[in-house]
Amino acid sequence: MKDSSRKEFVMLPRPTFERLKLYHRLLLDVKEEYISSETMARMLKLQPEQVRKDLSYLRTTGKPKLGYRVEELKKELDELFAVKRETTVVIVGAGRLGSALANYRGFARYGIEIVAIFDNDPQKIGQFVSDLVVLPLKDLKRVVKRFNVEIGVICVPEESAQEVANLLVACGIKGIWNFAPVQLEVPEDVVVVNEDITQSLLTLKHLLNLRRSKS
Amino acid sequence: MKDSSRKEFVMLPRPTFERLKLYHRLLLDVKEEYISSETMARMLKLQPEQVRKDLSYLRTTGKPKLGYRVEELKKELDELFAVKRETTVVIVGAGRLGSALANYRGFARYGIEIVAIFDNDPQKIGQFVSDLVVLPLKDLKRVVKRFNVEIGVICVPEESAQEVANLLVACGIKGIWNFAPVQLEVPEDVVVVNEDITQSLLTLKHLLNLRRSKS
DNA sequence: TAGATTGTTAATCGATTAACAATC
DNA sequence: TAGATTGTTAATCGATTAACAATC
Repeated sequence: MKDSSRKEFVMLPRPTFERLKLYHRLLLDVKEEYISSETMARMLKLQPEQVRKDLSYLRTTGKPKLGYRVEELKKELDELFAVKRETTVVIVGAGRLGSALANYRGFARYGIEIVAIFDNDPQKIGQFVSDLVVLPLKDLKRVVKRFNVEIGVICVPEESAQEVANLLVACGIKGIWNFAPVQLEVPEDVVVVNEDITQSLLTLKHLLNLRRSKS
Repeated sequence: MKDSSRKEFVMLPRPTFERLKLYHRLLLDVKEEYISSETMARMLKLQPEQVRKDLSYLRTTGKPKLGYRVEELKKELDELFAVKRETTVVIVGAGRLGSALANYRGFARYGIEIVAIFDNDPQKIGQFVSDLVVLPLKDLKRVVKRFNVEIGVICVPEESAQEVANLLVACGIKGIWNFAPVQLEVPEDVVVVNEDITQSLLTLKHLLNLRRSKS
């Protein structure tokens, strides 16, 4: 007997996972009731077979002649990415990047609530960033416990990033979103996702360079 | 006869290219004269064989017992990513993100010079952001021609991103760095690199979710 | 019904890993 | 020299693509 709930335990191939994120974003803007693999493929410059294969890892199935039900697909992807699950985060570093993130309205849509922002510059402590007061790092532990914080966002300069990571780990945080261009060392039960814009700069410069040498 | 300069024309596998960016960043902090594949692998959680295979696509070779000459490797990677080649860019969107980028000091190291920042909010036009005056979008074409701008950075809300992309393309820009969470439609000779933080947010939430259900 | 589109199996392609000779 | 480490070939593994039957 096939048990479709089993699918939740099937390991997703990494490339498939990456594309599921793209489908998730794409569907946000889709107004139709159904969407075909063909259409999705065209929008993302993929092969329709690829799209169908990827979606076959999910419980949602398509209807011949119609495609996939957009709402159903959205819902399952929201679940996969735990979008509806409220997660509290703190930002460390109240510089321009930290402030930009604290002000970013798009997080709410992903079930992210920013509960505090920290810095250790006395000039910044006490200042308002969005509707949060900048707190000194010594308050970190207390805030993490109090609000059950799961994610720490590192927005400090390269040099202090590892130190901040250690602090976050010591407070019991299990997820780190790292905006500093360094490879952090953390215990293996801590999840780190790097957001390093210098990396995509390298891609951009390389691609432009290729393009130039072709013409 | 083997001609090592041929290597420049060997197509790099995509995964290799991605890792070369990681090696590039890692080497910035290395003080030693030589580094072994073993060491690099440990720092990036890869296999040493993988590192050697990747580096075998480059002209730089290692020395048995010593490893790879750090300076030589750095230099070749700098070339690959065109780091030393000065590239002028404009930022479109003088909101928090655009301002944060305009103020970011790290770009200089990658041969990036920001020459102007644009917005069409009359409130913002004329204001200073870093050492740049915010200009109206109607000046875009003139500035692009005048400074030979190669890259446009899109820091506007989702709704206007495509419109701005069209404008940039119309001005003759060939590289777009897109911070808006949308898939842009551009002619195929234009290079787009997406920097979509909502995508890594999905990864982070998914990984935390997995971690939770395991325990 | 005919035609469009899904979903799966098999074939192909490409990347990683293992093994090991070369070499400093 | 002995030992460490590279660099390459071959074996394995995994992902993509092709083909096509199933089905609405």
